[in-house]
Amino acid sequence: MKINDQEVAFEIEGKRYHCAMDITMDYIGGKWKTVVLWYLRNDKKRFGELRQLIPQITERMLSIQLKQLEEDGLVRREVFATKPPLKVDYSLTDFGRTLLPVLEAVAKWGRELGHSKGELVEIKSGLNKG
Amino acid sequence: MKINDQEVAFEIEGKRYHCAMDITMDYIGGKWKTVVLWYLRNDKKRFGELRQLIPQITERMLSIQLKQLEEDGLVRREVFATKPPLKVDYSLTDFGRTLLPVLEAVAKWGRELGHSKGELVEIKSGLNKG
DNA sequence: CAGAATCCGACAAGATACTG
DNA sequence: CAGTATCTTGTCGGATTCTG
Repeated sequence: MKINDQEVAFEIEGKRYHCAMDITMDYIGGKWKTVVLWYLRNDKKRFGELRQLIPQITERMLSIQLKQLEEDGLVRREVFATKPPLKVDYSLTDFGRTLLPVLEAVAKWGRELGHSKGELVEIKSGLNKG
Repeated sequence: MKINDQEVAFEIEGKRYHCAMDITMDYIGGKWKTVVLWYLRNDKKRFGELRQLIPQITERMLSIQLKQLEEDGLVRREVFATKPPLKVDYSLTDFGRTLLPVLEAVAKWGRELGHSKGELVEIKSGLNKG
């Protein structure tokens, strides 16, 4: 990366990265993005479906993550304004699909660690909202 | 993940995770861990070597990352107390090596995006310390 | 050489309440 | 149904200084 007095970097849409890991982690880093992308890997999902699939996420965080994923071109948002009850679908774009091998590797590693070292725990919760 | 009123989670060494992505990202998440692991993928490196390989990182952050990676069992720290000038080697453990497929996937995706969308930029810097 | 200690700002993320 | 708005807390990471 360093050539004498000069360093080399990549710029993608105004953002500067210093190596390949950097780039990828900027797209999928953080606590939620991989999880959201994972649940979109097969088919489109609605906002409420994602909420139920990821009980720990708040509406606020889900909203923010989806918006960022959309801005990054990984996720497509489709609105069907039927009546007052809105219908919004989220799905992976083709660009988002290029991430699938990465997501699969990440999921596989976690899954295997969970099986070898993890203990299964059950959490009772009367309703989702404690 | 949700079964009626109950949620299921994994516990690994006291930490609770709700899905596989969650587990992996806890180990390699953040701005630096993937980069550090990446530079250790082939051979052991000394603290100063890593600093030079990752010019953007501060000593503080490198120190913190290495300590966490060691606590997580991904990296091994070897000290050779020769004289006042310490010599410390960092290398991947066998457990750390299990991450290599993940790291390779992450690196590959970033590399390809860099090639297709990125612009190469050169950054002049008289010394590393601006 | 290889860190540790301290301080601090920025942002990530949680809790709660409200809306078109 | 699919979000916003507001407030608060927590953590990440940068800058600087010091040490065995």
